[in-house]
Amino acid sequence: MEVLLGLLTIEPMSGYDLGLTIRGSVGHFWNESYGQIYPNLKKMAGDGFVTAKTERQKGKPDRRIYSITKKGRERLTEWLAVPPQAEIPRNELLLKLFFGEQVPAEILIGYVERTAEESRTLLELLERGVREEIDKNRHYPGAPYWRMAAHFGQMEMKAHLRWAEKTLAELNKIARKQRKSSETRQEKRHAGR
Amino acid sequence: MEVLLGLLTIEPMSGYDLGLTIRGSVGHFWNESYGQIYPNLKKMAGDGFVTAKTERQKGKPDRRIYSITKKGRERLTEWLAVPPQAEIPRNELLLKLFFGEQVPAEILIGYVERTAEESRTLLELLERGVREEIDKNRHYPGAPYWRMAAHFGQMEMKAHLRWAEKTLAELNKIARKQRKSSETRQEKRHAGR
DNA sequence: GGGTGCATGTAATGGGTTACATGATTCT
DNA sequence: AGAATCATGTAACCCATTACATGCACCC
Repeated sequence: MEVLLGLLTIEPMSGYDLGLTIRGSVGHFWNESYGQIYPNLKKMAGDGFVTAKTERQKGKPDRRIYSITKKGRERLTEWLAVPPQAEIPRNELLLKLFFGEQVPAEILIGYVERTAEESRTLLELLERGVREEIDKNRHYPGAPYWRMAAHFGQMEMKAHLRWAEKTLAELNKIARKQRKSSETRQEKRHAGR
Repeated sequence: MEVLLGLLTIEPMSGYDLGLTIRGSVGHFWNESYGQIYPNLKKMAGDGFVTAKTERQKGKPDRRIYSITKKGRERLTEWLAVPPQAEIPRNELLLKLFFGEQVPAEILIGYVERTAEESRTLLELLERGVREEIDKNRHYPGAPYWRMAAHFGQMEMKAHLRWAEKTLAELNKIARKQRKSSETRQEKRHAGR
């Protein structure tokens, strides 16, 4: 809803462009699907927060270009003045790790390694993004804020990586123990025959 | 859904207890409301994942105590074997910061300070929790995994705190600039009279 | 007397994703 | 020939929170 207004302050865009822009900018901490974008744009046009004009293209389908209105800007600043409420995040990795006792440690090791890799790629992407994307329009007054948001992601990813390292060490210790105890079980079975 | 199964492996509980236990353990990374818990328990009883027996109490309402079945345990380990998929988190603070240009920096400073405070209290809570709650049942085989999950939260909160410090410094710089430019605007207005 | 805790449950409501439909062009 | 990109939109569906209903007991 308000993401759309916010992005339209940068420049008028179509719903399709908004989807792409979201993925390429705020996508790391805020996502909207097209099933959300198009109906919301329509609704906001009805409320007078945005205006739309259709642009013909050859070969390609028509585009509906949306622009934010004065009323829309007011709506945006109103929303910005409301203190953000901390959302309850849902972390499936942590939940599965929490019940990890029920499952061989090797499985958990795979999970942690995978998320570490994801953190690493996202970290690189953010670092590159800050340099390229944001430095490109360094003149834009919003750039410092973009950097702050990106910086948040960088610090978080670094924390995840450090955690993953520590956790992998612990999990490997457990996995070694599990292998050993399964070996002795096998020996006992051998001896029992 | 599966949180309930997981917690029921520790001990049989009522829906009400499950709600309390969730808040006190996995609540930092996974929440379920009662509007979710009660219907799910009923559904899982129908699927044979749990069994229920009613316990009378004097003065207080009856309790329905749920126990996990063998089928339920199988279901849980199956679920644990499915790699967790990274969810798209929604961070309202970052979104508002991203569009921060539209609003005086003082407002953003308040937001960041508030979240820093929240991080600090959660960090303390986690550190205490690890010492007390988890050390209390140190004998329980799940304890190491609980510690890993809690550790994740600790490292993340520390990262948030470091980020908040840096960001507050930057925001204060911007706020000072804004105050200065509003002063000069006032002076000009004076001079113009 | 009124608030709080215990305890279970349902219904309304809202938010969001996924899937589908359409149709031309361009790339492989 | 078939897949992918551009572009908009709707409908079905799922999941989750909130609000409401009930009722006893205990504490201030």
